[in-house]
Order: sequence, then structure tokens, then C-alpha cells
Amino acid sequence: MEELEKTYNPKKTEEKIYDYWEKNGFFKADAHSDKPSFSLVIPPPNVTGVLHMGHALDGTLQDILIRYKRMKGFETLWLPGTDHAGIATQNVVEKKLKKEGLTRNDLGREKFEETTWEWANEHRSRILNQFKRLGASFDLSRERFTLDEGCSRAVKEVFVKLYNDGLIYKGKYIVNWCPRCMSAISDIETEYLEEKGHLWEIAYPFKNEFGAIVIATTRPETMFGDVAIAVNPDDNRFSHMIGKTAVIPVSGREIPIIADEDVEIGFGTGALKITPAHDPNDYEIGKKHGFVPIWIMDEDGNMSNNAYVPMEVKGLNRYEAREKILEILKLRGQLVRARDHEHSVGHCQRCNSTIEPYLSEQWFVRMQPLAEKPISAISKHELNFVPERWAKIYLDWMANVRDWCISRQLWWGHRIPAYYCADCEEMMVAVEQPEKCTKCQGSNINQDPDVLDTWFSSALWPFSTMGWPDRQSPDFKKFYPTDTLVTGFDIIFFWVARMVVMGYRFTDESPFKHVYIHGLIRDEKGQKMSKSKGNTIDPVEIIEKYGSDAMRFTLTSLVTYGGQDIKLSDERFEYGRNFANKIWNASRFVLMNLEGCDDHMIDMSALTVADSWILHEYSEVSRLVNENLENFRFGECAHILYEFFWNVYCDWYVEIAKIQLQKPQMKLNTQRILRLVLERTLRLMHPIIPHITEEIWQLIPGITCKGGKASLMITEFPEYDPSLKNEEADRKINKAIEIVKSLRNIRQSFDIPVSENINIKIFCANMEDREDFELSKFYIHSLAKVDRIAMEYSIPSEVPPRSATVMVGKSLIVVSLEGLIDLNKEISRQTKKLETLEKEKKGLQSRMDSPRFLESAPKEVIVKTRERISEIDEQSESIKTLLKSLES
RNA sequence: GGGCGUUUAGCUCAGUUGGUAGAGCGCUUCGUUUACACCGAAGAUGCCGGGAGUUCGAGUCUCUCAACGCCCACCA
Repeated sequence: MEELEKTYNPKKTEEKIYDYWEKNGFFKADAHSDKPSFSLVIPPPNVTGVLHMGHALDGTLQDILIRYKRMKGFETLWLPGTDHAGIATQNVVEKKLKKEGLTRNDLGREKFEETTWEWANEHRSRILNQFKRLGASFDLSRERFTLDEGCSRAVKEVFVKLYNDGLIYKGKYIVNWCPRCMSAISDIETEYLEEKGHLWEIAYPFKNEFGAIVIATTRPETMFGDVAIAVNPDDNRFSHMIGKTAVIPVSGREIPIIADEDVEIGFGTGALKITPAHDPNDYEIGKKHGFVPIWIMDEDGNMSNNAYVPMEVKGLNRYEAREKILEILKLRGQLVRARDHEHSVGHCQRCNSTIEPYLSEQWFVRMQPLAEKPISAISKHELNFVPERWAKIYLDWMANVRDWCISRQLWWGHRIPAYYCADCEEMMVAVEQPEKCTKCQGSNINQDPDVLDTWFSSALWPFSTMGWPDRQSPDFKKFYPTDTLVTGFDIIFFWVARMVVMGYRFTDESPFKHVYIHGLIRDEKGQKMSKSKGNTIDPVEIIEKYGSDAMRFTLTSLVTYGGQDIKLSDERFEYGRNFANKIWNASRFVLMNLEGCDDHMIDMSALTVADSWILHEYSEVSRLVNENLENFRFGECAHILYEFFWNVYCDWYVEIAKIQLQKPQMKLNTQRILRLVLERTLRLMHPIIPHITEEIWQLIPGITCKGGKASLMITEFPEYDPSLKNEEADRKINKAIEIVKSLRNIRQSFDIPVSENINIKIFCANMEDREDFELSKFYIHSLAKVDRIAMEYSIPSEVPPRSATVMVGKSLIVVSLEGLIDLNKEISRQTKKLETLEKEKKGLQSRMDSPRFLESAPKEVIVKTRERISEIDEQSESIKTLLKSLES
């Protein structure tokens, strides 16, 4: 066999292995298979995006699930794809155009869309190729894009159906308007930030009489759009002013002073200016009183050029306008005062511009009627959040859900399938563009210029990618609904909730049974990673430096059941890299020692106690890994495998195997066990670290799977095998380990070099110990470098002089240290031990002394406590005797 | 204004039927015995945020306080 490198080199392995899997079609799902199905859809990354750590985590967890289920015998589909990301993509392309000195208007809509398509097609594969570096076993033959033909068909179908059912409507409402994107955005795309602003008090003089009413506003630039001033009817400071007419400063327009109970008496001056076109509350009040809104700002955030806006501020942007107005008011003495005022201001999630509340005509989805089934889904357990607490967040949102503004004034996206007759203004909503007006038969028909919110198509993702609206499509029949959605909590409202809504509406079931919510990746200081902060860790760089498996293992190990955020730093990946290297080297050892080994199974009648023990340990691990994966406990799983492989298999069994391999009668079976446990453990680890496990697995001689040797990823995942359980072997080996550790401790304490052999005497306290130690003598010799082991079958009344002792259970181990022992060292060692024991006993004894403990505690706890006390007593006794003889 | 999360070893964090605390890194001391120095061996380190309660017994359950973080909500 060719010599393996001393250090694992992921670069040589990972790409090769991935190609092997892909070429063999192992990721392909068969919609006609008889096997039960298990499917996932990827949360489609933005087509503009590059792989970040959040994707790496999300992708790793999905891959673990899909690989696990595949090995478990399910027909698995992990469907990959990307999102057209409306605003984000349009922004990127517009920026690119700007560099060439162009705007989208220079190109025109058609040409712009064409350019964006080109750009998107170029980038579609980029991020998915990066997912491949992760080892993602998704089925690329089913790759989808939210704007592709199938998804577009689904979008139109859904829109038309919802419209016909009265669940989509068009109307004039105050929306969140981003003056930079020049589009409406939805409520949840608006991020509110606390900002320090001012509350300005401005005097509006009365018409035809002395005096003025002083209003308070944070946004003086909107004053030219005022239609009234409102005061609370119970506010007697103002009651005499109700019904009077006030005059807007500068512009001179006259507005009435009205009463409305929504005005808070204690806030500001108690008088509120009403600007229906530019403020959501004012819009409501304005509507109540029948005022006609007045627009004074354009879609780009600049002051309008209409008659309501005075010359002085026409065309200024909103911030310049504010400054200018304040300056003028000050000069005229109408700025009564300015107060500091902290308030929250909405920002565009995409570009961070301050949003404008803006009255405009938009399309909405009526959400409330659609929320019923998604709400009951939780109590019916049709939809389960992991961890469960997210269900509450989801339910709160659903219960208070507001209508969803779905139209965007962009060019990149699904164009709204509404058509207008240019002759009679009739509106028609249809999947296909009508040729003639349904009302006037005119053929002059234009499509609505707006596109849909990106999340509208994302909401259909689990079924639009499976052939819906064709319910007979093989994929839809076999793989819908999906099993689990793996994602971060940041898109529960944006995406998860809306998918559930659409799933119930159009397929009558939840699109997934489980939603697994993991934490967010943060930097080492706990800050969100972002390009602008420059604190990102690039997964591709990590893969280059440490290997994909190292990254996957580290990330997985950091996942907690509660879904805590994960703080990352570059160095943390050493954990996974070191583990991969350990696996590599242990495997190297096994492979180097398989010479002469046959292909047969283990001879179960010829097991040594250590053999039985490692099989027992392995069976426990296989049970735990299965249990934990079933319950989405990924981190736990990684820890169990790490601990077993490193601290059990490598630290102890491999060391023991080195001894057994020297014995001709044990050699063959030991080889078989080394190989079997390695091979099975590779299977257990494969979902987390697929590349290295596959690479090694391919190198193991004498291993075959169904239909010949093909791939680890299509072997069966090990199930718990209770027949391997062996508590007795477990007890025996653990005792031996305790002895070995104690002897090593003594060596260290007395500076005895490894080169120097020691002799020991074991005084057995009982028959069980006697048998156990008799069996493990064989291992103790080598593992603790002991020359002679003498067995005594009673506890001595006096400890031999010039020796170090240690208790294992109730038995006594004596190391004769002729000439080596430093008496004082031993005395202090034993004294310390005695102190620890006595401290422990004190605690236990106080429990036993309490009659209520004896009454109420369960029997096994009492028995355990009593046993421990008796053990401590015996150990203390021995140590006391020992100390006496040492001190004399 | 409501809700949620976090507070455990120097650092990052585990710890689900309540039985006196664990890991990785770091630290100390040995060590190249034929898988591995991305290694091995031995070791030190904790009033489990403060207070109160339930209980024989609380890191774990209840209440309360504090600090930090996040989410939601129409504060002109």
C-alpha cells in the first residue's frame, strides 16, 4: 500500500472526492423511487451574493441532514437554487451602469432587464459553486431560480388566484417609500433606528386676528402639505381655537383647526399638524375628517415643484428643505423653540436611506384571512419549530399580521400580471396578457409597470420548484411537502411565515414539517459580520486554509440546541482541522497494521475484554448519534463523535491494540476490530465531515457495500446494536484505566522517567476486583510501563515502606519505589488526597444525618450516597495508616 | 411600551425527567515509547450574575433585581 502523508491534506482530497460523488450521480433524486422520501429546499441565496459564514453553517446543517437520511435509506432530494433578489440585484446592476456613466433610464426597461438577466445568469452558478466547496450534496440537475420560467408561472398563477379570491387588492395607502430605491418597501423591510432629532415648535398665526397656534413637529419640511391642525377636544388650552383658521407660514395657505381625540394632550405643544400625504397617522386622521391629501414631496425625496411649495424650497432635497425652512421661520420669529428629541426613524433595509411615509397606489395581499391555517398548524403539530420558542414569535406575528405591500417600483422582478385598457381604463388581472379589453374590446393594452416584492416568489419556493401548479408532477408528488427548513431567525417573517401562508393556501398543507432555526454567525466580539465593518470571515478562505471538513466540523460543534449565536474567529477552525488530522493519523495506524488481515467479520467468541469494551463503547455512540441527529442536536453529535474517536478509540483502544497485535492469537481479531470500529465510526461521522471519511473509507481494504465498493455516502448508517452492549467489560476496562492513570500520576509526581520500569503490588479488596485486575494485568504492564505486578488477595494492615500508594475503589495499589521515593512528597500528596476525601464526606454525611433526606430521597440515591461514604471511609483509613508509617 | 435571549474555569461556551459542575483554547510540569507536536502524559483553575422562595437536595423549578444583547409596537 502506498504510504499516506503524515498530515492530512484536504486540498488533495476534497475536490477529488466531490467530483467522484457528482460523477456517480449520488446526489440525484429519483422521483419514481419506492423508498420513503426526505426532501429539503435550500433557502435560495441572493444571486448577487457570495458565500458567507451564515450560508456555510446553514448549508452544513442541511447537508448533515440529507446525508444522514440518504444513508438511512430515504430517497433524498436537496434542491438548490438562487433568488433573483429584486432590489439588491437592480442596485448592483445600476451601480455598474453608473460606472459607465449610464442610468437605467438611458437603457430603457427592456434593455435594462436584458442586461440584468445577463448579469444574473453569469452569477447564478457562482454561489452554488461555492456551496460545492462545502461538500453540499444537493441535486444540481434540479437547480432553480426564482425568476425562471417555472417559478414565474407559479407566481402569476398565485397572483391571479389571490386576486380573484379578493385577497389581493390595489389601493392608495401610506407606504414606506425609499427615495433612493424609488420604490415602496414592505413594513418588515423597514428598519427602525433610534435617532437624535429635534422637536420644533412652530407658530401658525390665526387668520384675520392676532395670536397663533403653536404646533410641534419633527419634520417641518412637510408643513406645506398640512391640511389642518388638530387638538384634543378635552384640551382646554385649545378649546377656544377649535373652528378657527390658521395660516401656514411662508406658503400662506389657510387650514382649519379641528378636534380629534387621537391627539395626545401631553405630547409636544398639544397641537398636531396634519399632513395626510406624508405621515401614516396624519393620513388616518385626515381620512376621518375627509381632507384631501396634498403632496409636497416627490418620489426622489425632493420638494415638489407644485403650487403648494413656496419658491424658497422648491426642488431642494428633504434635508436642505428642512434647514431652509427653519432658517426662514427663525427670521420671521415663528420658530418658537427647538427641543432635542430622540425618536425612531425608519430606514430602508437594502440601502439604509431614511424612508418616507408616502401616500401612493400599491398592491397588497390581505394577510389576515390567510393566517388562520398557519396559526392552527402549530397546535396541530403540522408545523414544528426547533427550538420551540420560535413558534411563539411566529404566532405573535401571524396573529397580528398586517397587509403585505407587494408592489415595487422596480424593473427587475416578476411583473404584476395586471393589464389596463388604454381606451376605457378597465383593469384585467390574468395569467396571460389579454389581447382585447374585456369591457370595450379595445386592443390598446398595457401591463402594470410594477414588479412584485422578491419575497413573493420566495414564498412559493417549496412548491414552485417542484412543478406546481402541476400537481401531477413527479417531484411534487414524491418530494412535496419537504421535511425540514433550515434557516436563521432573521427571516422568520420575511420568508418562513409567508411560505407557510402560501403553502396552506395553494397546497393545503404546510410546506415543511420542521423549521430548524439556528443562531447567527457573529465575529469574535459578538458583532454581526458585514462587509462594511470589515469583520467577515470568508468560508472559501477558511476552506483553503483548514479544509472544508475542518470548517464543517467546527461550525457543527458550535451549534447549540438553544440556537445561540455563534462567535467566530479564524483560530476556532483549528479545532476541526486538528480533529481531521487525528482521524487521518489514527486511520493511518490502522491501515498500516492491517497486513495479513482477512475480509471476515469479527470472531465474537474470541474477544478480549478490551475488544468487548470498545464494541460496547461504539454501540453506545451509534445510539447517541442516531438519537441526537433525529432531534436536531447537531453540536451534541459532533462532541460525542469527537470524544469517542479521540479519547476512547485513539487514546485507549488503539494503545491497547498495539499490545494485542503483538500476540499472535489475538492479532487477527484485533485487526478486524480496529478496522470495523474505524469503518463504522467513519460512517457515523460522514454526514458532518464527508470528504475525509470518504477518502479513508476508500482506502480500507476488505470493505464492501451493496453492489460492490462504491462510496461511503451510500452505505447504511449504523443503527444501535444492543447485542454489543457489555457493561461488565466496560467496568473492567474503566478500572484498568483508573489504575493506569493513577500510576502515571505517581510517575509524574516522583519524576520517574518512562524509561524506568516500576513494580507494583495490588491488594484486592474483594473477589470482583480480584477477577477484574487479573484480567487487566496484561494491559497495565504496557500502558503504565510496569515490570512486575504482584497480586495480594487481602488488604494489608500495614503499608510497605518506601512506596507510593493509590486506592482504586476499595483496593490498594502499591508502587515500590526503592530508593526513589521522596517521603515528604508522598506525605503531602496523600495529605492532600485525604483532605479532598474528607471534604467530600462532610457533604455527604450531612445529607445522611438529615432524617428528612432519608425519608424523601429516592432509594437509589440513598444507597449510592451510603456506598460512596463507605468507600471514602476505607480510602481514608488506608491513607491514615499510610501516613502514620510514612511519618515514623 | 411589550416580548425574547444571555449572565457557569483566564477566554469561547456545553450542561431537558432537580442528586454537589464539563469541553475546546490558554496556563503549569514532563515527554520525541515504530499513527499523529495539527501529538502524548500528568496537573491547576469555578460562593454556576445578586437576592428571596419551593425542596431532604437547585447551575437546573418559581419570584425578584441588575447588566448586556436582540425582536416587535402608529410616539407628531
